[in-house]
Amino acid sequence: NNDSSVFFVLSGTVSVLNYTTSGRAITHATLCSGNIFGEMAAIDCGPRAAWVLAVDDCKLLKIPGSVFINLAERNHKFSLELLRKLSANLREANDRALDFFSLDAEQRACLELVRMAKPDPLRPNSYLVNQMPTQANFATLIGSSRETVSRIMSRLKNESVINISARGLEILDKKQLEKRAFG
Amino acid sequence: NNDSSVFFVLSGTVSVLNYTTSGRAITHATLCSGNIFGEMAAIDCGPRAAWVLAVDDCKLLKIPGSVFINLAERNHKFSLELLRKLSANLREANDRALDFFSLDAEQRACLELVRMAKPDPLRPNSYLVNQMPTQANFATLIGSSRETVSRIMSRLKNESVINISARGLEILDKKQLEKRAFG
DNA sequence: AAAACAGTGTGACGTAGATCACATCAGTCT
DNA sequence: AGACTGATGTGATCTACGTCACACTGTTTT
Repeated sequence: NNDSSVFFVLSGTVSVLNYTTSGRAITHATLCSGNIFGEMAAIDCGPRAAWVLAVDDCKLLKIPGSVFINLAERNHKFSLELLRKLSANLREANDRALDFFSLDAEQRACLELVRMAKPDPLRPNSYLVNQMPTQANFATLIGSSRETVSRIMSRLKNESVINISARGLEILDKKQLEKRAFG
Repeated sequence: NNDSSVFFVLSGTVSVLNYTTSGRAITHATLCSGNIFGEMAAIDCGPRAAWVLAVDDCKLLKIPGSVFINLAERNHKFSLELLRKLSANLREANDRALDFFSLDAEQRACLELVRMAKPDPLRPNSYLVNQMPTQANFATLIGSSRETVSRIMSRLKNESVINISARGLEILDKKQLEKRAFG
């Protein structure tokens, strides 16, 4: 744990999360291939502040912290890129913190769905979440409980905002979803 | 607002905060002299994500974003220092997010008090918060309401954990305060 | 096919804490 | 002194949501 390696996700997906004292999980980020994690510990030599779980089969590249820092010191482009990345992460973290205060569970759920939505390759003007996590995992994304997520999804289904099919979660009414996410 | 200047706090103190749609404020950070803000927008050219309020009389140095970025590109030490700062901010933001989930209002209040506490220059082994904000402002720090803060403070006073005097907020029993902040 | 298990739906219940609505105090302005 | 303002203390309500409990489904294991 005194190791300050940085990891590069070559393939697969990992989740960065924490556990509360009562055992509930809070997911900070989900990283797919091309992203890195562990850079904070390398930069400030601080302790590891989160857990990282492999969501599926992953290939990771482990880079010693010192090598990483050297790279940042030598290479302007690299360090600037790194700054941009950290900056983006920080922005996101602050946004999330704000969301937790201003929005209720349904609003956060709708917001998260909107974020996860990708245009449907088959049907134009339609969106879907092809890799919808389980409700329990979704709950950790929005800081809620499995049961609450279940109730919200039921409601959204009843009111024809979303639909669950073999293809994943289809978003029938994106406008409505966005409307529910905010005031 | 399309201006990407970075500001350096020369003297005084500013608060970085956001408002929820319902009008409540959430304070992200309190910056005293020596700190900077606005660097995120300069780095990623993104929009300003927070408001900054002067807590008291301040002197600020305004640095054009381009100058700031140039400095980061040229100067290794500077960019590394910047990385460290962003990294620390990110760490803090994540910690805060986690606190909001795992801890209740009293725990967050106690934690915040412990963070604000400084050793009492007069009495050894004693701590105090010499510039205690109003309860309303304190509430925005811990993401709670003024009334709840009032009730918590009353309780802490009754149970001789803290004491309010002309010198500020005295922490009578730091151990107890820390104990209340966690499990 | 039985059993075991993971994911989900839904009722019942308890509670932290936001909100509303006052009362009580300093200060300070005229 | 009276009036006004800003900071507090404290009761009474109301509600979102976490938790417990259990039923139901589909899938994998033996």
